[in-house]
Amino acid sequence: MLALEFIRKNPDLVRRAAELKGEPAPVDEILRLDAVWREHLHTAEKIKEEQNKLSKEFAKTRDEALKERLRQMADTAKSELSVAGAVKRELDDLLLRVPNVFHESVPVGETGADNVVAREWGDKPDLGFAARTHFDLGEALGVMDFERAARVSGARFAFLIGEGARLERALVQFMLDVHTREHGYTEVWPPILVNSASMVGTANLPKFADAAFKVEGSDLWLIPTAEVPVTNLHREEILDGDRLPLKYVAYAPSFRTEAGAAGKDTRGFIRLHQFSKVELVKVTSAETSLDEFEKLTRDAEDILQRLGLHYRVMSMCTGDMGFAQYKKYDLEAWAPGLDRYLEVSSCSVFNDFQAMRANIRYRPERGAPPRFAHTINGSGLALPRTIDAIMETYQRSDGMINVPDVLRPYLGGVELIGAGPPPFRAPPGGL
RNA sequence: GGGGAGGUGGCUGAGUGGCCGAAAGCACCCGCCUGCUAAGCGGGUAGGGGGUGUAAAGCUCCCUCGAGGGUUCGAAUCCCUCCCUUCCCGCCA
Repeated sequence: MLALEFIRKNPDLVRRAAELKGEPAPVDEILRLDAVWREHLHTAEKIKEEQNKLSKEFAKTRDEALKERLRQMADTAKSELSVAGAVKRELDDLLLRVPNVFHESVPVGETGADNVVAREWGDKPDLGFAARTHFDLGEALGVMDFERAARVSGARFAFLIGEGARLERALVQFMLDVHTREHGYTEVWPPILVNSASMVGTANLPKFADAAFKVEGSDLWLIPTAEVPVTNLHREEILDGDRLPLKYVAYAPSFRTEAGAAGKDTRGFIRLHQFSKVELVKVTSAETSLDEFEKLTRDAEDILQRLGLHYRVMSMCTGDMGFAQYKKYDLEAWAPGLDRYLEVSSCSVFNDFQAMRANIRYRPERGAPPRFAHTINGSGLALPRTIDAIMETYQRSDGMINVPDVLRPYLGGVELIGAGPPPFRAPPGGL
């Protein structure tokens, strides 16, 4: 969230940022409630001040007339405070609905078409034959199964089978190893269910409740990303400044309702209700956050480079970057079969927007007052689309798939997917 | 799920109605002392918010002892609800 004081002092800036992000921002209502809240609070505090003084006097004198007056003062103070509290709750709720401002380097624009290519790596591969899609290849090889997944769970679910499942596991191990051993991240295995306060902390609530799955009958949500539990790891804490930046990497499944995405990317292993992701999270200071953000993005890119996948880095425009982000890059890997780029990572810096919600602070030095931390996160990487890009990039004309060199040790030396016997036969007559 | 104990500052922990935003210890900071180090001596160190300052500082007030209510002139302390931790029993991968 933005600080109330910041909105008081920069209402026009906040309004303009929201407008460029295409988000509503109840700035006027906030300023109005702020004035009302402070008025009642001030009244209540003045009464309390007097009451506290007289109450001490009463302790000595035991004057019954004074007691009666104090009783009335307590009543008045309580009712004023209760009005102030109600207004403040309304105010706080509105504050949670004001979008973050953005960095000056963010391109101004409305849709994905206005995003800017920041850089590219590698080239589109020349396969020498007509590229097939990952779902075509995957089903033919028996390593992906969408029909059975639909029967077991529904649309937007998938089975990975045999070498497909093993490829996913290998990728997770590979990514975790690179990030922990070479990029200096600490591995975290987080809870997959989190409470509402945590969802508010990362700004998934209150605005985006319909994007996540809620557990019936309890205050728990299936995480839409490991960003939620890992960022909230330090909720309500004051960290030592000299411990920053904290760098975490977490593998976890992510769950999304994909509400509003009906009909989009319905085909293939692309937009699922459940998917795996290796997530990078940093908690750092204001001075270092933009630099750490760039480094985190490079850490995610490093995985794509080692896998030998052509990709580009998109600098997201104001209208496409999201409610909470201060700046955001998407990493898009090339998928030759689909003949388009797939978003395999989204890297964002939030400044203190999340930290204020989650109350994550740090002390710059001993004795100094605490300051809100800055949070950063990015996928490093999301599994399904990385698998898609690998399958489509490394496919052979016979429909089998070469395993990228760096993954071979993680697949027990397997160099070619599809060379062995298929995992199982389709039942007679199909499904 | 049932029963017991408990949640106090960066940490340990005392505090059962006003002298308590809080003893003591640890840690840390400043100063003194001191060949060096250690020890010793003195002082300091919670968070949030309002008002007043152009701002910083300062001054001042209010709130906060897990959270929310209640009793009371007055609550860390008494009562209720909830959350969490821990122990015993039950169940269980």
